[in-house]
Amino acid sequence: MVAKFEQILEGLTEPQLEAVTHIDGPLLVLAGAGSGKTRVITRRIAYMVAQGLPPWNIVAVTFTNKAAGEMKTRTMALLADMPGRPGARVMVSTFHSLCVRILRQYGEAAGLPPGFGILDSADQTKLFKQVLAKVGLSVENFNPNAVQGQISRAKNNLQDPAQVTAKAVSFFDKGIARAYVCYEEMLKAASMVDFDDLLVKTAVLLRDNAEARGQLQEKYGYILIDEYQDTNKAQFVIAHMLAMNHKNICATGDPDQSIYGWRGADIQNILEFEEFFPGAKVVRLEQNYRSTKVILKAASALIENNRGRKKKDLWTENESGEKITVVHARDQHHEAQEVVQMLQAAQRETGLTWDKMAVFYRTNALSRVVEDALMRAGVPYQIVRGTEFYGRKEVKDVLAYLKVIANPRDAVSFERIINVPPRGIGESTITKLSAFASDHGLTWLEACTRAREVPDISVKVADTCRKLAWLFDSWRKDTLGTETPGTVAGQEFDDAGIDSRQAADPLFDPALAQFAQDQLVDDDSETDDFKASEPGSVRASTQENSDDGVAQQASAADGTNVLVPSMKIRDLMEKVVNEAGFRQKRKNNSDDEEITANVDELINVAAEFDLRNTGGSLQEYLEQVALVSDVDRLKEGSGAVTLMTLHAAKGLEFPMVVMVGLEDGLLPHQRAFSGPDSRRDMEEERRLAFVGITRAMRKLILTCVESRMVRGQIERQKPSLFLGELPPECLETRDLTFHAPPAGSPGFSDTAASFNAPVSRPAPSGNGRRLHASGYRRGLLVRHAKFGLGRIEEVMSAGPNQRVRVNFQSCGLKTMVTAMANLEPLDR
DNA sequence: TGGAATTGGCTTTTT
DNA sequence: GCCAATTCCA
Repeated sequence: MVAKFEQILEGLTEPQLEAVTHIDGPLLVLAGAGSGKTRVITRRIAYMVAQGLPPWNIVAVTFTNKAAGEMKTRTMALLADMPGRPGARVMVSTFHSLCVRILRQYGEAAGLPPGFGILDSADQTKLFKQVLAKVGLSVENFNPNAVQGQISRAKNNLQDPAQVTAKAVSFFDKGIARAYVCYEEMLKAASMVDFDDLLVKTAVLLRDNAEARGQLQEKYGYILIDEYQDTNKAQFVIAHMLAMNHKNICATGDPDQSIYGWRGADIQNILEFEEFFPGAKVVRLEQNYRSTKVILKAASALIENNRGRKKKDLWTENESGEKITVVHARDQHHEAQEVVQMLQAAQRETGLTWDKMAVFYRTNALSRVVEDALMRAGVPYQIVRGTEFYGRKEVKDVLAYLKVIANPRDAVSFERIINVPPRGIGESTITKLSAFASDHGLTWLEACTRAREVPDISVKVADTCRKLAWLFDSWRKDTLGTETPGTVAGQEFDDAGIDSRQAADPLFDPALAQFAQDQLVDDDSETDDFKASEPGSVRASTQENSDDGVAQQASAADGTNVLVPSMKIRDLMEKVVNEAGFRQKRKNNSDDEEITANVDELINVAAEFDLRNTGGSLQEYLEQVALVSDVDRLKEGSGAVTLMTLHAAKGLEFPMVVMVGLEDGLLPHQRAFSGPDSRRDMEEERRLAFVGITRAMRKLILTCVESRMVRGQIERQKPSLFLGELPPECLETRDLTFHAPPAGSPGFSDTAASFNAPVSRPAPSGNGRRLHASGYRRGLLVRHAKFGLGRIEEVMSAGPNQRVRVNFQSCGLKTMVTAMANLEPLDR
């Protein structure tokens, strides 16, 4: 065991050692950029376990799944020699997944329905539109984004609708308050929570429920929170409630890297840690192991312009290194071309591989031009962006089916797919069904089942609705693990189908259903704890009673809390895709192939989930999908240049970094000049630039342009004021603007760029097709985690959505999206 | 009812 | 300039 300690503590510097060995009582690690923070965290956890602390009492919280995964792997590696591999029992998760875990366990105490779903941001936007319409706020006066932001801020500050309503004075605030009330009602009716709720409901639970708090304090006896500078009020409350008794809390972070203030993160949480936890030990890690002296000097000089910051002296023993290159280009095309050439030069001359290089930008919109240039030059790249795969329409559609299966109240998802693929349920039908459903207090599915009772719906359309509802019922049975004797899924629909289904359903009371159908009596609300809380409901007063017995009945009838899968997610998905009609050929078959490929890939990813997660429930699958972030999908050693926003870059490092668009209005962003709190915003922009610069290990390139196309308009740009804050002796400037013709004249940018470009476009290869930038090519032998060995038959497209057709030994031809499939090339 | 064509809004950043 | 949503047309 002594040897174990030595190994864990080996090679640590004095301050690192202090942090690692401080176990009991509050600890704040102020870790400068590149100071070995992850190293400290993983060693500290390993040290705690090696000392004999029960690993299941230790929880480490990070912001992304990727960081969590990395931390877990590294911790486990450190504890690999210990018997029983205790590292596997340490909980390392994101704030959001930790909260989901707590809320699933304490759902009832937190006032959540069993089997609640998680609303993603696209669905949230959709719901907000409905809210504004319902509450009667005109989009002219109330910008949906602004309203959404206000409500999110209120939530994260733990203010409920009643508090916001009470405080609202102005017309605008009152509107917001009404929207908040309505939004919460709609969420509740749909059994959904949004991202904010995950944190907020957990915070409130811990604050108000002594029993739950006590149990959780005991369970999470040692907590560690990374990136503490980016925590908001709700996260702060969670941390404090968990730690208030045992005080075994370790917070790590760097105030200079706080970049989420706009999202409610409060930098005071880390700045005032010592006041909240008197006697806290504070360790400062100031030696940088990542960057050259030049890069570090520039970063420090920049950040010193921020007032109201704790002074910190970053230093390094690394070499001085090359100067930072600042490139002035004419326009965005020129800029992109120069970037590509510099990347190519680095690859050629210093042998740096593509995956050691990254391009950062302030807004996603800036990526396109760079992407284009890389693709034309045949340089492989991977782009970190959200709407890439899970944002695709067909992917969202299939997932919406699964969401309704898991949670039949999910109106947002159901409305999304009621006529997808097209089945002849038009807008008028939807309106009628919706009215019928709300009149009778039914879910969409129930309304569909009873579509024949809805006035003015033809028998034909009604039966289409009933068929859809029947399909869902059959899928839900698959999910629940109950067999449906006498009916085969997918068979021709008829009345007998519904009857036998109902008869076979052990949770279904035929007598009650018959009664309901005959009398059109609103019986369902009695078994429905949610409807009971609707305003104006006479049952509101009985809600307390319904919380235990009746509510459980209702949820059991829903099936929402008993999602024990009898079927693998992959198989369920396949079934849904087939039976819902996703496989049917559409008319314009140009998109058809792509859509099919995406659906196939979604199924592949589900198969991987099944593999990793044997017996994983549908709910768990949907949770995991809801909580993946962009960075999580980033791969190292992919052999590709990485493109991402500055925000996404936090926590990463690359030997060579290019930051594009260093212009006033972009970085710092326009908002920092014109917003209501511009000084605060400007400092956050500066921290963002600081984060970008400190990602670079050896070579940093900053670019700006003279004129740039912004929203279709050519704008004249000024170099970022941040450039002026960097020490001139660290910089080497390349001005490539020459005597450009006056900017602003129409057509200038395109012609100039293509005319002046030192032409590095590669000659089209052989058959005149583009090069396949990713390195995947026909005939390449690859390995897939699930399907094993295969050979690429065809490369179908290039770019981030690239698809390849692979012939696998195990199962034949499959089409997959390379960005998702994680194929391992086996040839050189 | 469904597909094509036109309009309009948009741009920070994201778990 | 791009994308989504709305409107228009068959």
